[in-house]
Amino acid sequence: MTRSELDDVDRGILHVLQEDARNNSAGNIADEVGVAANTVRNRIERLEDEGILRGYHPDIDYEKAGFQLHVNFVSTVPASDTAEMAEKALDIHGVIRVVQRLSGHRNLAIEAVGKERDDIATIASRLEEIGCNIEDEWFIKEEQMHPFNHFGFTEMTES
Amino acid sequence: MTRSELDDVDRGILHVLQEDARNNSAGNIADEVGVAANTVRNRIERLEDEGILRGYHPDIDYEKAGFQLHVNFVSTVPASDTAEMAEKALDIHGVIRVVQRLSGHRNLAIEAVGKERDDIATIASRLEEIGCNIEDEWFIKEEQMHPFNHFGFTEMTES
DNA sequence: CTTGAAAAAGCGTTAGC
DNA sequence: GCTAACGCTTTTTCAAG
Repeated sequence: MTRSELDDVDRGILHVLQEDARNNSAGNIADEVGVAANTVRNRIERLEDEGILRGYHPDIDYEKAGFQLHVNFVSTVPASDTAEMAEKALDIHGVIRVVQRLSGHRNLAIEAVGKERDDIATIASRLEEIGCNIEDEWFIKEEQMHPFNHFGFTEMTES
Repeated sequence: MTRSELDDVDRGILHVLQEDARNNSAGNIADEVGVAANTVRNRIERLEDEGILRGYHPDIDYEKAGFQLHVNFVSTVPASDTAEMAEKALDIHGVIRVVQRLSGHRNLAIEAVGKERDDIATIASRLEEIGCNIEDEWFIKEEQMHPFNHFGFTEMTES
């Protein structure tokens, strides 16, 4: 299911999708990349099958959406259980992202949002309940994703 | 441009979009939420204008896409410059996300991907060049976003 | 916010290169 | 594997209530 390398068409498709994954149809992407629309559809299907394209999500400004508190917990969990703990953490209401780290310690970062301090406290309690040993916690001011991407037609070693 | 509260329709729309922002048309969402398709389009337009919906991005498995190295840098920058530094960091090839923290120290987290160790070293150099004082660095094993969201019809205090 | 129509664009399947 | 053309479906747009 994995592939050796993406070609220019694949990278071009990913590039356009990263700019706007919702409003760029196969036809649009085809024009940008220089292939037929059907080719784009086939490639996207393949990229999805291969697991390279896992899904499409909106970028939400949680603060403007009413969740003024945006916090990140760093915890330590048994190294063999990071995947399982990540799943459990994601089930907690308010948790929006989990990052598993390649370290024995402080190996699970959990990002969550809430409307009041109580929400954050509740989330922290639930994390402890499922076995997350919270070691650090900080508030997030703002989070920015890359508007462009690294799948353009230039190589990694350039600019 | 900001609003007091989202209503059930807004939350329902955000909920459906979080599951799949690309393959859910206004019609689909309308069926799920129980309003007309045009209403969904109008609401989405409003949410975009208000800045709550900032964009739509694919969830890419960077490892499978050929970027085996996934790393997070934590750096300290002058508190007044976090926004500016965040922008500069995002311009660096390989950087995929920047998180500004609400703290005076270790206030900028930069996530990046690369194919080889040299890529990571290059990114680190560039970060230092623009004024990021790198204090910590770790490798990411896996990153999971929330497949569902917190805009369902239940309240934050429930479940 | 909804309805209802026309217009447009998307999609999937073919066949052919 | 890519392209092009077909017909079909869906979506969008724009009116009006």
